[in-house]
Amino acid sequence: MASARRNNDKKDSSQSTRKQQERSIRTQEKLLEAALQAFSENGFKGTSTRDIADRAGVHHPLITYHFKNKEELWRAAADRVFRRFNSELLQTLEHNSEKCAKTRMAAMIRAYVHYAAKHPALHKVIVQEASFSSARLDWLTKTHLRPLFKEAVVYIEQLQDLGVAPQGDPALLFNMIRVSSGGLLALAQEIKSTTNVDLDAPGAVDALADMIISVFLPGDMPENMRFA
Amino acid sequence: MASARRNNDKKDSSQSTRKQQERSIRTQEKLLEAALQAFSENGFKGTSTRDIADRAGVHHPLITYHFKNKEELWRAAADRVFRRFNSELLQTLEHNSEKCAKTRMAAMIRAYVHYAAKHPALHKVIVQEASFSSARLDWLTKTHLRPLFKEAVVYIEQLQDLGVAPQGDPALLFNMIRVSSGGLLALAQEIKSTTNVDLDAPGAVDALADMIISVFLPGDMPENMRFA
DNA sequence: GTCTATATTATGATAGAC
DNA sequence: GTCTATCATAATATAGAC
Repeated sequence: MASARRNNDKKDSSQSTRKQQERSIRTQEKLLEAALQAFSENGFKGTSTRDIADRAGVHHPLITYHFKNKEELWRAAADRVFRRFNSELLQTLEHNSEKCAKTRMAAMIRAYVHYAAKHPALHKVIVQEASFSSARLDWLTKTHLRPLFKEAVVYIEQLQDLGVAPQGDPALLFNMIRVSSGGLLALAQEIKSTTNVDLDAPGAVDALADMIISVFLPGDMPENMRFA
Repeated sequence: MASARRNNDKKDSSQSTRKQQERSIRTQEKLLEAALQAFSENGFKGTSTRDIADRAGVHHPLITYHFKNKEELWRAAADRVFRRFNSELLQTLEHNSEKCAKTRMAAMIRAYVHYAAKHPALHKVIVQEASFSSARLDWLTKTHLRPLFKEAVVYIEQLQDLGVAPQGDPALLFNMIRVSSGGLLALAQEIKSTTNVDLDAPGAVDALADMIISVFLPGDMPENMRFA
């Protein structure tokens, strides 16, 4: 019986190899998903690798096998969300390349709010790491945050020049928009029980996006530039 | 020599008792301060009682002695900041009772921003607990957050009726103001390294307060109500 | 009121069987 | 690629000396 598998060695081994690779990838996916969730809830120190393994439904030594250690797992999990978030934003930018500056920024805010609603961990992992200097925060800042924010601030500046966004330090304004989106959605559960605002309700996320847009982009575009 | 202290038993014992009480209180203060700091940085699970004791410069069994356990220490530490914050807000409210609604709200925002700048833990402990339901979050919500927020939303609503604040769900608007203040200041370190906004610089906190006021309270009070 | 010593459990990481 | 067993360390909490 065992020899039956041995007989067709080559074919069988390549098949089982592929199956193993598929399983390996799925295990990694499950671990990354569970890790992001756990780290966002309890921070790096507060999260045990056993907890992550339990959430993923795998045995904890597999973390060492697939990711070497806790630190590398954190990095891989963070990298994954921020990459996906980035490509989502880029897509939105491309889809709105023909639109006017205000419409384009409004679309970006909408995309951000929707992503943050679906993945509150995006903001939470930052908060978890932002209280003290660490190699993790440095990496996150350099790899994902700074490039993204730098670009965003340029857009804000343009909108201020056009009279669409309120005056003042554009970087400060950007951060206000950012925390009003991601920071607020990270508190969804608390907000529901303190102020009865249910951000899980249908349309609630859009209402938040509308509000952010009306507050932070109150002005109209100059007439000659309303080309969309 | 030892008998010299014994001779004046009553007086000596009452003196040393008071001294001991004073020391006890100072120990508790140090522990509460250290606990708030540690919990805000690493969350409840991520904080060890040894870490707290080390920060406070006391031996860790003293936590059990003074606060029974980690959970009670958390509660005492959280209760302390939120009580102080509350009385600070009440004071601001009293000092501005004669002013018009917009001026009063502006003063409240300024007070909040300054408090959050000095005590970023105020917002951080909420974020740390808000990701999952816990007895701690329930207690925090019921004891401090809900009463405070409920009152705040009423003020916002009035300002919306007066045309000073933007339209939309007042509770949502309140939460936007809240995260733009406390949530943004909790990220001060990250913001400094991502967007070069140094909120520790002199005047920076006032600039933030001004910006929040101009964005969230853009309208003027009706002429007949500008009594201040 | 404070300290040392310790019981008990949880954690990160690894070794080695399968 | 996965599992069990295990080691060293660190955690919460307590007991008992001072």
